[in-house]
Amino acid sequence: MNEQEHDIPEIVIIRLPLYVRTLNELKLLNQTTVSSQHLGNLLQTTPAQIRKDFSHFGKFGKQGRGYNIDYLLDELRKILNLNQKWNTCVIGIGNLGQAVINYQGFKNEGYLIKAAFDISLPSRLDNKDIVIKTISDMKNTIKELNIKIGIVTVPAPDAQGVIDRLVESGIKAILNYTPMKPVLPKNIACINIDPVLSLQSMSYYLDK
Amino acid sequence: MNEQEHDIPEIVIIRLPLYVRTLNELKLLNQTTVSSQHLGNLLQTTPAQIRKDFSHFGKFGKQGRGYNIDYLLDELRKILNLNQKWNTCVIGIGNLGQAVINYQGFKNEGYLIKAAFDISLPSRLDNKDIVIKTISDMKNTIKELNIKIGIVTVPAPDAQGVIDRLVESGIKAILNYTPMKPVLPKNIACINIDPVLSLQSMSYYLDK
DNA sequence: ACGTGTGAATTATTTCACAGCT
DNA sequence: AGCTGTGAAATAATTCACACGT
Repeated sequence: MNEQEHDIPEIVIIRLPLYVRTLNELKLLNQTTVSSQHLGNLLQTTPAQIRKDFSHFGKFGKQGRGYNIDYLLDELRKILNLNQKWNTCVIGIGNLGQAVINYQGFKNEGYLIKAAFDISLPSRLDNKDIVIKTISDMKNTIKELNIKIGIVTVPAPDAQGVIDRLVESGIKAILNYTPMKPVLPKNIACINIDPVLSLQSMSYYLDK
Repeated sequence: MNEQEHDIPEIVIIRLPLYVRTLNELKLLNQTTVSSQHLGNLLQTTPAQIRKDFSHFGKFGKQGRGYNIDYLLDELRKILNLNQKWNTCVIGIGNLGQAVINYQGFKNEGYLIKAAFDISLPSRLDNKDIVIKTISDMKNTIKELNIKIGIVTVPAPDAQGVIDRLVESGIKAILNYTPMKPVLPKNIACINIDPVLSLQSMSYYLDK
C-alpha cells in the first residue's frame, strides 16, 4: 500500500503529532537523521510501529541510514496540515475559557484564537488580538474570520446547544472541554478533554 | 470468565467511568432500570460492547429485564474505587494550575485538592482548604496528607523532575497537563492531557 | 552492517448470534 | 417477548522477521 489510497486508522493519525513533536526536539539538538529504533526509544514505543505508521503515507526513510529529520518533519506536517495557521474560537469565557485564551501553547503551534463568545460580554478581558462577542453573533463572526476550529469551555448543560451552532456556523473540528460527548455529524472531528474521567479510570489501579 | 481472574484490558477500564456518568444521569431522571441497548444509544456505542465490558467483572443484569441502575452503579463504583474520597495535589500554580484548583468538577467527584506546590510561594492565592508549599516540601506534605494523585501543571521542561519527585513521594497516579510523556515505573498510572496534540491530529481531517 | 518497508503471524478488540432466564 | 452473558467469528492493531537497498 503506497500513498493514502484508503482510510488511515484514526489511531495512526493520533500518533503522528507525537512524532512531529519529538522530531522537532531532535532538530533543536542539531540532529539531522534518526532511525525508527532511536525514535522509538524516545517515544517509548516500538520501531516496528513507527515504520508501519509511516508506511500508510509513503516511504520517507533510506535503508541503512534511517530518516532525514527535516524531510520527515516536512512530510508529516504536510500530512497533518500543520504548514498553515488555523483560526479558532473559544466559546465560554469563565475560568477555564480564560485559561485557554491565556495559554500560549496554541499560538506557538499555529492555532490562533481569533474570537471568544459568551452569553453576555464580560466587563474586563483585555486582549487586542481577540474579538469578544455574544453567542448570538457566533455564526457571522465565525464565517467572517474564517474560523474552522471551536474550543468549547461552557458548562456541560449548554454544550450541545453551543456545538450545534458551531456546526451550523461551518466549524469543522471541536476541542470539547465539557464533560459530555456531543452528538455530531460524522464529518466533524471532535476530541473530548475530560480530566475527571481520566482520574476515575486511573482510580481503578489505585489500592491494587 | 467470571470475576476479575486476570488483567482487564485498559480500554475497558477507560470506558467504565462513561457508564458511571450516564447511569448517574439516568438516576437523576428517576429511571430505575436500563438495558444495554438503551445505554448504548445514550453513549453512542453498541449494546454488545457494553455487555462484554461488564462481563469482565461479573453478571450485573437480569435476562429479560436489563440492569438495575442503583445496583450497577454501585458495582461499577466499587470496581473503580470511586466509593471513597481521594486526596490530590497540584504542582505548578500558574494560570493552568489555578484554573485546575478553582475547577469544582474534581471535588464533586470526590477528588480533593489538598495541597499545591510551586518553586516559590505566590503572594495571593486565598484558599482555606488547600495547603500551599514549595516544591522542596513536597515529599513530607504528600505523605502527611495521604495524597495519592498528583496533577502536574508545571512548564514542560520541569515536568520530568517534578514527576520523579512525586513518584519518590509515594504518589500512585498522575494527571499530566504537560506536553511531554514522562518516563515512569509501570506501577504508576498516568494520563496525559495535551490539547495541542488533539488539535494537531484533528487538523488531519480539515480541508479534506 | 545498518535499517527501511512490508507481507505474514500474532495478539487484541469488536461484533455476531444465540442459548437460556425472566 | 425481551434482554443478558458468552463462546465463536470477524475485524483491527501490533509485532515479527526478512528481502533488499545504501
